Amino acid sequence: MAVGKGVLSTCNYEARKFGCRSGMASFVAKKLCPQLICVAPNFDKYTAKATEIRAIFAEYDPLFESASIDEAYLNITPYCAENQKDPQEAIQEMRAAILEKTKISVSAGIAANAKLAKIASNRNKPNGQFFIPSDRAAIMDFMRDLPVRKVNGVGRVFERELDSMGIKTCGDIYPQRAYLTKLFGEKAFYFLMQCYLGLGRTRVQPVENYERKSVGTEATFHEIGGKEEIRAKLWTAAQELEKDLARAQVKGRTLVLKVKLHTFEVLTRQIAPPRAVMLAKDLYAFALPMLAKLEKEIPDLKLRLLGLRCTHLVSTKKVGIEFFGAAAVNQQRPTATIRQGNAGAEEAFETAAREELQEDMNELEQLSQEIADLPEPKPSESPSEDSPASPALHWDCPICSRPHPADDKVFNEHVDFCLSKQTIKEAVQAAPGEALPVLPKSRKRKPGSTTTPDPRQKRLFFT
DNA sequence: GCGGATCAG
DNA sequence: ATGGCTGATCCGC
Repeated sequence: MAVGKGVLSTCNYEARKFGCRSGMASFVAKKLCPQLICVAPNFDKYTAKATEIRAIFAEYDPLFESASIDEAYLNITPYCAENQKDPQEAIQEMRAAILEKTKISVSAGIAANAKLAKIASNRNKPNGQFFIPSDRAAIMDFMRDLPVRKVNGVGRVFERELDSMGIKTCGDIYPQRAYLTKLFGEKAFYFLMQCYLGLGRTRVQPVENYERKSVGTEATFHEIGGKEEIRAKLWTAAQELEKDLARAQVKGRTLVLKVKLHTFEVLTRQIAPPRAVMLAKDLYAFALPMLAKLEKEIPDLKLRLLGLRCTHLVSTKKVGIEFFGAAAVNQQRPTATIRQGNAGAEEAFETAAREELQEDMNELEQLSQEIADLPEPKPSESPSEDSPASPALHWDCPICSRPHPADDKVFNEHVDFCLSKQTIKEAVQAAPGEALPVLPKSRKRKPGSTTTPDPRQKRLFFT
């Protein structure tokens, strides 16, 4: 399978130039800086600038991929070959061209795949670029010290979960590999292994024929409790959704009601109406029973958010002859020219890395089996490369029950972490209000393991 | 398929 | 109380 790959580049325009996305809520910024002037966003302007910039991208890779209004992936391998420029030169020149022609500064990352390019693009912003050589050792070096949070897909929660088992950087993943599937599932394991190895997708293509999977709307408001008041919000949402569905030219075969209670707990309920819906009155009519049921289940229902969403969409677009004609022409474009396989060192790296991943997975499968075969799943001994005679290498944290390196200092630090203010706050927050309507459930845990802690336990420790 | 939860932009 | 909204995806059941 020849995958045309090489150096990918991701570009982000500088948000500051757009006057928004400072990374801080404006009401917070205003508090910190009362004389701050907030400029209202103007998406038409941003779209116009994005169009100008994309025209320049196209000169470097006509098949570039727009990731969002201010981000794109380019495969610049062919450009570099044809123009005999090295990747860093090419991107330097492209950024200069964009700045000159559009007055927008952009940052870029240059690396062997999309995941790395994205990370690299954040490295020298604003108005900078960062290059990761397409060399196995260089990539492994880069990943080893990279905080997992820097990887797209690792958010606040996953970061904390990984941290609690001693994984802070991508390099920390490998020694803990034996636990990952059990704790986070197969997909997460595969994802984390790719993080450790610095692997990512190398395919870059236009996303023209993207099909939306859902259309929804939701609104936050001041806490309301009256039945009529809530129905009024439902009607508003239904009208809003009708408009959005019309714009998207779709109907929904399922309808999802979403509410946020005064406790901040979020609930969703869905039904499949007998036929696809799109009109506000139908949306309202089919959502109402779900709402009524919730009111029954939760006495004194008080809401701070209500939303409606349609999924399992069916198109209401009229399809004429000329539409099919145009679509067929469009479809030929990407497939015809995208593969310009360039075998060589980079591809060898890719192959080697994938082989290693496969080996690791084989090894892990064995280890998982061995762990599964134990009478009690207690990961207190490391099944990995450490000396077999040594005592327990991991202790289970009494708070979160997760394995942690058996080192006094490290372990104590972790327990402190588990007992941190935040944890206590969550616990006492849950305590004073009487029983929660619906108890939060665990996620990402394989069933059957009786020793896996219920997250509620965290609260029980304190109440 | 349903409902909860996380993540990104 | 370090946001709100939209859409996608994953997980356990």
